[in-house]
Amino acid sequence: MLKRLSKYTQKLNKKKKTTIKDIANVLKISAAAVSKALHDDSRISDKTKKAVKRVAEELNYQPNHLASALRSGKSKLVGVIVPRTNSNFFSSVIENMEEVLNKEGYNIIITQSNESYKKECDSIHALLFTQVDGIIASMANETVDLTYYEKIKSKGIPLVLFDRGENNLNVDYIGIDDYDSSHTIVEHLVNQNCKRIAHIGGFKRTRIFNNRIRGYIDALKKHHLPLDAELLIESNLTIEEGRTKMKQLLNLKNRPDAVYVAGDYAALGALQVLNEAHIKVPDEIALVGFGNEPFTDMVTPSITSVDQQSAKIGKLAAQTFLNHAKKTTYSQELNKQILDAELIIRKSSNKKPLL
Amino acid sequence: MLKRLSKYTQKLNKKKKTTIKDIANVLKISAAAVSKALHDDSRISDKTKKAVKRVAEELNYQPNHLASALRSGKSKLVGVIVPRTNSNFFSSVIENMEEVLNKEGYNIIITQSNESYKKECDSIHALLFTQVDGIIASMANETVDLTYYEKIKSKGIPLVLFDRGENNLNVDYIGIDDYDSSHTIVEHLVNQNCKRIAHIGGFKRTRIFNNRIRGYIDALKKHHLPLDAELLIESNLTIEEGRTKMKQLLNLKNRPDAVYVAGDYAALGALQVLNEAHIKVPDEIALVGFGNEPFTDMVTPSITSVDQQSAKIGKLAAQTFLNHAKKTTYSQELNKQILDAELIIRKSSNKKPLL
DNA sequence: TAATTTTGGTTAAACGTTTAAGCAGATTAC
DNA sequence: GTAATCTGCTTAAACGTTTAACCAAAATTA
Repeated sequence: MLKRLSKYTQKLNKKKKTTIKDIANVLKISAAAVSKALHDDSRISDKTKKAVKRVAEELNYQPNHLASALRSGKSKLVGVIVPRTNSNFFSSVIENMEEVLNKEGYNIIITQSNESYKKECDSIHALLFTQVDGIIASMANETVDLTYYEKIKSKGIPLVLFDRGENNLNVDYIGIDDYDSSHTIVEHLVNQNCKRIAHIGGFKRTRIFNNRIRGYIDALKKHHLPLDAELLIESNLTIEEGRTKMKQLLNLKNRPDAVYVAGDYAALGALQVLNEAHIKVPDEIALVGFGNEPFTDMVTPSITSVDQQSAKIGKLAAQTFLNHAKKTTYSQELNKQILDAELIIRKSSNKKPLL
Repeated sequence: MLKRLSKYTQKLNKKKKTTIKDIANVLKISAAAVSKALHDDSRISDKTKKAVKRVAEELNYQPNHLASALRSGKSKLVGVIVPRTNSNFFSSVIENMEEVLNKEGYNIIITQSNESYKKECDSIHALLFTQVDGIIASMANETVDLTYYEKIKSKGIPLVLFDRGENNLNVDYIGIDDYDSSHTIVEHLVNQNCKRIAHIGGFKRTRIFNNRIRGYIDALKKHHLPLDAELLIESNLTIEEGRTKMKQLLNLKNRPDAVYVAGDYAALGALQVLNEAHIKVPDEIALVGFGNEPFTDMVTPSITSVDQQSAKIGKLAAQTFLNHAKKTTYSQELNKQILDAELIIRKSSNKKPLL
C-alpha cells in the first residue's frame, strides 16, 4: 500500500486535486466506501475508516464542496445582506452570526447594499444564483418595494430579517423594541428636566425609524409635552446630516433643550455642531444617540445611547435560520423576536452627576 | 407548444426548480441544445435561441450555479479576507472590488479575521473549501506565520494581497507607499516648526507599519532631528490605545510638540485626550492621523490624515485577480503596485492659516 | 452530379459526491 | 443444519451543467 500511495503522491503533485476516487484507488476499494468512511457511516469497518482517513490526510484530500452541494442540494452557504458593514452594530451582528453558523458547517456570504435598493436587488439575485441555503438580511433605507424579497420566499428559501425589517413581509424577524426605546429615552430626558425635546429621526418609511418616531410622539403625549413639528426631522442619519439637521434646530427661534437622534453617527455630527457653537452639553442642550457605537463612549462629552444588542441579534438570527434549515417541511409559523434594548446613560444627557 | 408549456408551469409550481431539461422537454429538443442556446452558441439557430429564452423566462429558469461550477471547475466566487469591515477604508475597498468583479460575473465572499490569526486561518480554510477561484486578502495584525497563505499558493489559487501584505510571500500586492508617506508627514510637521515629533505606530511585525516606522525614523534623520525612543510607541491602533498612548506621551517630562499616529481611530483617541487636557491642537501639539476616515474631517479640530486611495486599491486588486484568472497558465511574474498616497492637511496640524 | 462544407442540432460522457439497492460471506437463531 | 440477520462492502444512478464527438440534412462547390 505504501508503494501505491507514494506513486499517487507523485502523480498528484503534477496533476489535479485529490478526489475520493484517488483514495479509493490507493486502497483498492470503491469510491462509495471512501465517501461513507469519511462520513463515519456505521456500515464501514473501523479498520477501513482509519485507512481512508490516513490516506486522505496523506494525499491532502479536500472534499469538493461543489460536488457534494450539487448532490445533496444544500450549498451550506448563507447569504447576509446589510446596508453597510462599516458600523460596529452590523459588523458585530455578522461576527456573531458567523460564529453560530460556522459551528453547524455553514459559511456566509456578506453583501452590502450601501442603502441602495438597486444594489440590494442585485445582491439578492447574486445570492440566489449562488444557491445559498438561506438569506439573513437587514433592509436598505431606500427599500420600499418588496417584490425581490417575495421572490426569496417564493423559492422556499428561508429568509430571516433583523433590525431593518418589514411587517408586510410575513417573515421571521429579530430586533429590538424601537417604540419602547423611544419611550425610555424621552422619559430619561424628562427626568433631566427637559421640556422641548427634538427628534432627528430616520425616514418614516423604514419600520424601525417609524417605530422610534411613533414612540417619540406617544411618549411626549404621555408626559404632556407639546408636539412641535419643527422639532421632528427625518434624515438619512449620516454624520453629515447630523450636522445639518442640528444646525437647522439651532436656527429655530425657540431652540430645543434636548435632542434625541435616531443614530449614533448623526448624533456625533450633532455633537460636533454643538461643541463648535460652544453650547453646553447637556446643560443647555442634552443629547441622546442610538446604537451604542463604541465612539459614543470616547467622545467629549460621551454620548448617551441605546445598546442594540448586536451580539444577541446576530446569534438569534443565525439560530432562527438554523431552525428553518433543520425542518424538512417549510413551516409557516413565524417568529418575531423583539429584544429589550438598554439605555446607556452618559454625560451628554446626564445633568445630575451620577452617584 | 403553449399547451405543453402550461402543463409544465403547473407541474413546476408544486415541484422543484426549473432545469435545463424542463426547457428541453417543452421544446422537444435536447438539453445540450438548450445549454448552448442560453450561451449563444453559434451552432444554434436564432429561432431556437429565441424560443429557449422565452420558455426559460416563462418557467422562471435560474441556472444551477453549483452544477455549472462543478462541470467547469470554476465557482465564479472570490474570497476576500479583511481584518474588519467596520472601517471606511476596508468597506470602500470591498465596495470597489465588488463592482469590478461583478461585471465579470464573479461574486465575492467576505470574511473578517478580526485581527485574529486563528480566525484568519479558519477563513482561508473555509474559502478553499467553498472552492473560490481566488483570494484577495489583507492580513491580520497578529499574523506572522504564513503557512496558510502558502497553502493557497500551493493549490494554484490566485492570491492577491492589499494594504497589509508581506514581502516574504511572493505574491501580487497593491498598497500605498507607507515609507514615503511617513516622509511626507514628517516633512509637513517640520514645516510647521515642530521639533519633537512622536510616532504612535502599529506593530513593527506588520509590513506596512514597519515601513511607516522606518519612514518616520529616516525622515527624522534627514531633517536632523534626534530620535527619542520615548517618542516611538507601538500599539494596535484602536481608539482606546490611542487614548492610553497619548496619555503616556503627555506624562513625559519632555513632551512632544507633534504626534504622528499611524491610524485614524487611534488618532481620534489621542485627540480626545488632548482636548480633555485642554491642550491646544495644533499650537501646543500638532496631530496627524493615517487613513483619511470620514470622521477625521468632522471632528474638532479636523485631523490631518493620509488618504489611502481605497477605491483605487479595491479596483486594482480586483483587476489583478482577473488578470490571473484569465491566464490559463499560472504565470509566476508578480505585480507589486505601490500607489502614491496623499496627505490631506487639516486643522490639527496646520498652524499657519491656509492661503 | 458527386464531393465538400455548413447548419443545426443530438448523444454521451464528464465534473466529484452521495445514496439507494444489492450482494457475498460471516454470524446468530432455533 | 438451514433460515434469518448482520457486516462490510460494491454497483449504479443521480444532482444539473457543459462539451467533445458525431451525424443527418441542406447548401455550396466544381
